[in-house]
Amino acid sequence: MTNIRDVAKMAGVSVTTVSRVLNKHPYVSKEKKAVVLEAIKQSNYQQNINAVHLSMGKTFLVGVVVPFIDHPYFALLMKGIANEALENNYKLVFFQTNYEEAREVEAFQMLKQKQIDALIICSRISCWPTIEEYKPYGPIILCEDTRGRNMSSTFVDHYKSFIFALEYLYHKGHRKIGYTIGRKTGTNTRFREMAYKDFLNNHNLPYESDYIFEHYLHFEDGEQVIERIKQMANPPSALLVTGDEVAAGIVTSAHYRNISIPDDLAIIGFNNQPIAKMMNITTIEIPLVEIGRQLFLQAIQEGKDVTYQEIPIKLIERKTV
Amino acid sequence: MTNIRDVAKMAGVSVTTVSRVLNKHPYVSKEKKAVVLEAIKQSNYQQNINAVHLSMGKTFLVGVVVPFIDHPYFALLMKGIANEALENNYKLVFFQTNYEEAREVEAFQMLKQKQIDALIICSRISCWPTIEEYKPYGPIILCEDTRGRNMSSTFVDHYKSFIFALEYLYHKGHRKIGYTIGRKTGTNTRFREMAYKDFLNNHNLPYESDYIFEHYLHFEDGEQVIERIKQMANPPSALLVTGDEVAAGIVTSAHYRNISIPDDLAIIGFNNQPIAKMMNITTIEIPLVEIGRQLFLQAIQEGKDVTYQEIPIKLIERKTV
DNA sequence: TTGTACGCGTTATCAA
DNA sequence: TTGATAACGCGTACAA
Repeated sequence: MTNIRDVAKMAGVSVTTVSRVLNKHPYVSKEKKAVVLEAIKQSNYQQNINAVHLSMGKTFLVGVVVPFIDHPYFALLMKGIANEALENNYKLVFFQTNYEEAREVEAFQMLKQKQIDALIICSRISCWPTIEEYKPYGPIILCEDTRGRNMSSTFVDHYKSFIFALEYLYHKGHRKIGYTIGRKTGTNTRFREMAYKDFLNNHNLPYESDYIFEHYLHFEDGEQVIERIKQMANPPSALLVTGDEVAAGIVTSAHYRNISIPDDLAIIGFNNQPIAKMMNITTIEIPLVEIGRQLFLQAIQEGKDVTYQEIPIKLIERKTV
Repeated sequence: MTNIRDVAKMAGVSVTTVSRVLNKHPYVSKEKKAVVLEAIKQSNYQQNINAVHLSMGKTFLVGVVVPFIDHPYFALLMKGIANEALENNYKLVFFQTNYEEAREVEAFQMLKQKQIDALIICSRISCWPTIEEYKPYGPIILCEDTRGRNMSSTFVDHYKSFIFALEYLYHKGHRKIGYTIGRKTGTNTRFREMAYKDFLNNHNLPYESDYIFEHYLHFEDGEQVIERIKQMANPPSALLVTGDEVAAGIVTSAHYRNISIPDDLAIIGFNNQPIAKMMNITTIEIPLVEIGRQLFLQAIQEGKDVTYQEIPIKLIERKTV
């Protein structure tokens, strides 16, 4: 492998001059530049980027943590992050954690070791003390409401959105409202849970634990939701479904099981994915690709100031309410 | 940032000894080891991994090229790759190319610059000369049939699978068979096209260009397939659908448009994703996660020998044929 | 406008 | 069993 010194020798100049040409610095004469360029071509020279990184203390690599990638929610976030990374000449290191803390810690370690310049966490399992421990080593950006904490984020106010959707159903006459959710824990889940309870309290509605459907993530999970509802003596009349895939699965299954939507069961999905449009599902639009973009921009933002970016949501009215 | 020299000074030993402790080399006395470990703890020392990379000429980073990630096919491959990377203490650099050649070249460049040890290409746009140009710089693994070429791969024999599925439909009495496909070009597409034409020839069946549906990738695309079929004077009686998502979309749309499946239209999906199970779709199982695993293993395989790994497929009979 | 010399943090070699 | 020192390849003060 030919290195910068070889090129310098070939061109009859110093390594500095070669480096300047490489990095497009000013103050290098046309003639020398030409010789250097020629030498580079002749030798098929290629910078060893690791040496650059060592020298600069920067890698132009940003880590992205997701629990799993085979779900539209994370795939869309990832897409947005990747698009913006490309624009800014950064590359991404992909961490699939499956919500195992040890895997998340590996990402933190890479930040500490300076192999990545920043870390974006799309969904986490680690607790705050852990995250704060690694904060000094580089920007850590979260995709959840971190207001009040010393940590940057791009997020949707899930409390507000949930209240909004619930009130919408209430005004449509629904009094027996439930919701489905992907995981039991997590900040977003907690905010939604709070919103749900506050909503019930405000309207003097009873809390039915049966109306909360946990661990539903994919299209095919919709079937089980319908199964459970079929067996209930006093089923909900409306469901907030946190994810259009699941909503689509519910609509499909309901159809086969002769549950009429929206008459027997009203559905509001989340995200406004293409599948929601095709199946005419009323949904709360969450611009995941755009959120991904913002997350990335925060990750490479200069300066140490913490920023919170709330992304507004929008109700898309279609045929399932 | 404290470095290895600081630690050495603190422990009263040489950097060599510290390095030995760090890398668990033999020939270091218990006492010195203890002192070093203590100094490491005291100083909160952390290796600078870039220096390690420079010194070793290796990064334990593998690149993964996908056109986009928001599709189950690539998400599942990625999942398998990521799982295996974790097992082997490698990290992944994620390249989303959107089938733009310039983006693919960036991945090749990183290989050349030694920022990644190997490159896995799940689907490509670049042509063979380009790939071969970068071959000397590190392992490049493809997810397509590369037999006859000097390039390693894990792949499904799509020619064979297509013939198999077509014959299956033929024996069920179908004579008007079409297929849907995600993209117009690409090795896998070409093999399928060849299989389709050979099948028609072998059975003296006419070639209807209408029966080939290009650019259908997602659930919501199923609607358009059904629309087109509705408008055909002489519609196909069976469809090979390269992707269960699209198959599910077709089944759903057909239901709403009063096309009976399998009576009016038989469907064979591909991949055997969970959605196919839920919707009772007959499908060709392709173990994408397992393919991902194998791709990764080939990427880090020692030695320069080229290997071809064919992954067998299996028909899962359900209710859409 | 150009070049020398040093620093980045680690591993590997070889002598002790 | 230990340590001094030479790579690794590049960027950049600083001097000229």
